Amino acid sequence: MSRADRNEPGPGHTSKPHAYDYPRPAVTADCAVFGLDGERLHVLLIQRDVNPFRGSWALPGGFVQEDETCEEAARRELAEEAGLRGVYLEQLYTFSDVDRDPRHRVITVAHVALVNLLDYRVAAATDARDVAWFVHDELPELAFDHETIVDVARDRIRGKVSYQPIGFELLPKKFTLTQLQRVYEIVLGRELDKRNFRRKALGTGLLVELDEVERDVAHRAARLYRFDRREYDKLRRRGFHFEI
Amino acid sequence: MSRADRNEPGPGHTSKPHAYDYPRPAVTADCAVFGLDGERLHVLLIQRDVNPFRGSWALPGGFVQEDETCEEAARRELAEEAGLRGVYLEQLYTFSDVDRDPRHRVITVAHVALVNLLDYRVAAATDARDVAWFVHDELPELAFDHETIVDVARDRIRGKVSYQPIGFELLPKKFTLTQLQRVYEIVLGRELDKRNFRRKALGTGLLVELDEVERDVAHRAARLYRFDRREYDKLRRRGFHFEI
DNA sequence: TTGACTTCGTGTCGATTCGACACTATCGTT
DNA sequence: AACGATAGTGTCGAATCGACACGAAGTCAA
Repeated sequence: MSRADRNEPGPGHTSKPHAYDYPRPAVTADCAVFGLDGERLHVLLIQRDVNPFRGSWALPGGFVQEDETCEEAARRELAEEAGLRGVYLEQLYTFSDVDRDPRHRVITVAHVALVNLLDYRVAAATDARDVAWFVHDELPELAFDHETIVDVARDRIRGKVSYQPIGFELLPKKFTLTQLQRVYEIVLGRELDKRNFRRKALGTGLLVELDEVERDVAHRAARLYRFDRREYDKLRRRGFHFEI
Repeated sequence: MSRADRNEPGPGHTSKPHAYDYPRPAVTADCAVFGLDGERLHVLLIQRDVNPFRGSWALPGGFVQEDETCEEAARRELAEEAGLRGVYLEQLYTFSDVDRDPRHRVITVAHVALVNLLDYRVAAATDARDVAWFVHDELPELAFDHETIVDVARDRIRGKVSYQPIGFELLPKKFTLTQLQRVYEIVLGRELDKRNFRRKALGTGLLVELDEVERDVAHRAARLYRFDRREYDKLRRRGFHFEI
């Protein structure tokens, strides 16, 4: 099959009567949103109220409109469906198996988002009753190929957390070193040594020690820190290699 | 603006009266193909023979058909347009800026491919006269946002080469350690120490020493090695961390 | 055949980073 | 005042790191 057979609108593509000689699949933007409550990773799911897979749980997402990029679509859907705004979000992978939607061709540009559940649990729950956080390793059956998407997203986060400071996205702005260590332990799936972790974390120079300690704990209160995003951006521009 | 207000494929789409309530953009699969001739990184470009950007150089690629995934489309286009088959190829990123195509909405799923130029230089040159390898840092003006795609692809390769064995894809099956070192130097953009590099490369256990030396060189011939893909796959499944 | 030329192939050492490991300090509670 | 819980802190041996130079092997030309 030659190029001319299947491609290109061609030079004659001028007048209104549109003779599309190329396929135009539907394109959606889906989000695997991970949230941490301090102990377990959760995934945000939405119960579908339309076919196909009506009643099934699925990742939030929807069609990419003509006037928005895929990322904008992903953010819009997160806001509309779950009330999430301003979260960390990156493109993950584009899934295009021919039969991933049983009815017609739908290509999805999947994204990963990270939020700290303590901030967002309420907002998401009140916005719509068919939205819920599920513990990451106890998900129900998901619509479409969304289980695959969650798996790929989980792998991405796990692989990235050690060399890019995305762990902070799962925490409140102010956090203790122990909380930060828990994030790494949960994402990496193994325990870390407390002293070694602190040595490395503080060694990055990206943590700002605050004049503040945690409140309302029934034991010695831990010092609070924040992530120095400005410093990180500066270092990154100079080809800096983050590592925990 | 509600979702229903913003949809519709556009005017005049008459055949098969379908009431699409979502946009259907065109989706293409493009490839940034990097080739190494032993000294410099090259990028495969194709001169466009249709509008828009007729006459400009662009990345090989084309529309994703109804019966193929994006990766299949990318491989098909590489075969059709450049005669490249069986190369290393991975999905890179999906570019969806609203105006990236001046005429209508086109979303492209960009891929990166790696080949060894000594094998492929001839095939690509004979297949079509509007195909050419350009030295990576001396590219002409490119159509669409393809310059951005090349930049992102280059960053991906550079970031990935140190912790995944993709450098081998730029070499012939049998190669010398000096050739391998050159690959890393070229991709990373800095010189490496010969003895340290050999220590690390052999230390991975992924290089098989062959009973063979290079031919037709005007000096002492170097030993040939091959990459042990089987061993790598085995180790990777056990959560192995490659590093050079 | 000899000498010049080019690239191959090899080891050490000091500095740094690594993981493993345990106890005292602090604060709230009862 | 005693208890319970977590915070916070340093060392040491092992492994890994980067820096560094020269004899061996082979080709080529005179």
